[in-house]
Amino acid sequence: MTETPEQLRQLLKQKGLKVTTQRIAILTALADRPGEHFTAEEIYDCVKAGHPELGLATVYRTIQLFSDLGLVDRLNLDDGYVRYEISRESTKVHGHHHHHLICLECGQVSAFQDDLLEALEARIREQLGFEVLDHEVKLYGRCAACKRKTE
Amino acid sequence: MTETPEQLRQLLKQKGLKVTTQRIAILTALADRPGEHFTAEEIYDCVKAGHPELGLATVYRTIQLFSDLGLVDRLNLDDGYVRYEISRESTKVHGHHHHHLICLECGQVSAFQDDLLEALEARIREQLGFEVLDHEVKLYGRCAACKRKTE
DNA sequence: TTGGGTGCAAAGGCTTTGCATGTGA
DNA sequence: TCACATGCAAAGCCTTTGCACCCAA
Repeated sequence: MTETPEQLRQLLKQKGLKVTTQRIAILTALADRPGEHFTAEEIYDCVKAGHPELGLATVYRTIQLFSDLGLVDRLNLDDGYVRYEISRESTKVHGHHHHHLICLECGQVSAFQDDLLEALEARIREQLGFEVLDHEVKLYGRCAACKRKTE
Repeated sequence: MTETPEQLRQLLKQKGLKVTTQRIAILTALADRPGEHFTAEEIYDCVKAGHPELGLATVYRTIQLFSDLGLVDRLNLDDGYVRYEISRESTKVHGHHHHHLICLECGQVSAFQDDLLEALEARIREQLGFEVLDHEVKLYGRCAACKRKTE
């Protein structure tokens, strides 16, 4: 989706919420770097450069709001921080998240798009009667760059 | 795997660690209910019933130890608690975790075994050169029981 | 005996909340 | 104007750590 400030304005107004500089700034910061995953602190530092009055609590509240609106996706790597990334077009269209590839050596996080999970979900529905609505897939391993270094 | 106290004794001795009543009690509590996912607090309450002197810090330290030894698996449902379950035989044999099905209505967590992800992992290796070593799959939706209630 | 293990309490660290002030609409 | 949003600081909450005591080996 890669939201633009204008789309955010529409969405907020439509919900009776206010368009503030902080909200625009935070969304813009995330939208400028799609595919990257930021902690609240990183967003804070990043946005604070241009808006020194920003408070960390506002970042948390705004991210929460964006998450509820479906503008950002959360990612938990179990390192004590929750990370956020701008939601992607594909997410909105298919209602499916992409998969995250996490390199155990360099920590790099990348994404991979694949519909293979739909077959798995169909199987689960048939065998267990469990209706899958959403999924989160994290694959841990070694990225191509790290493999190259070792070899 | 469903560890027995005897197997734990062997494993600890072999690592030069001590066999304590607390460690045995915690492992037994988890092994008694395979497939269930407990928070540290739940383990604490559960074991404390039979061992009133138990401290919560010991639960955290023991769980950490068991996790390092591969005796328990962690599960993070992003609700603020990390959960633990006794490691399963299948995990040890194939080196692959099972998938977790999480019902958004009743919160029930169940497991599903499937090798479909291997095809996905093969594809990722071919296309991206990323070597997958481990994965975590969480599927959110509605369980059969909750679906039945609604219909 | 003795070094790892435990219990208790305090400290950590990320996130949320309360409250007075600020600001879009 | 006025309800929502923000900033700051304090509080929450799960988890970890420090330290003296304890106990398995």
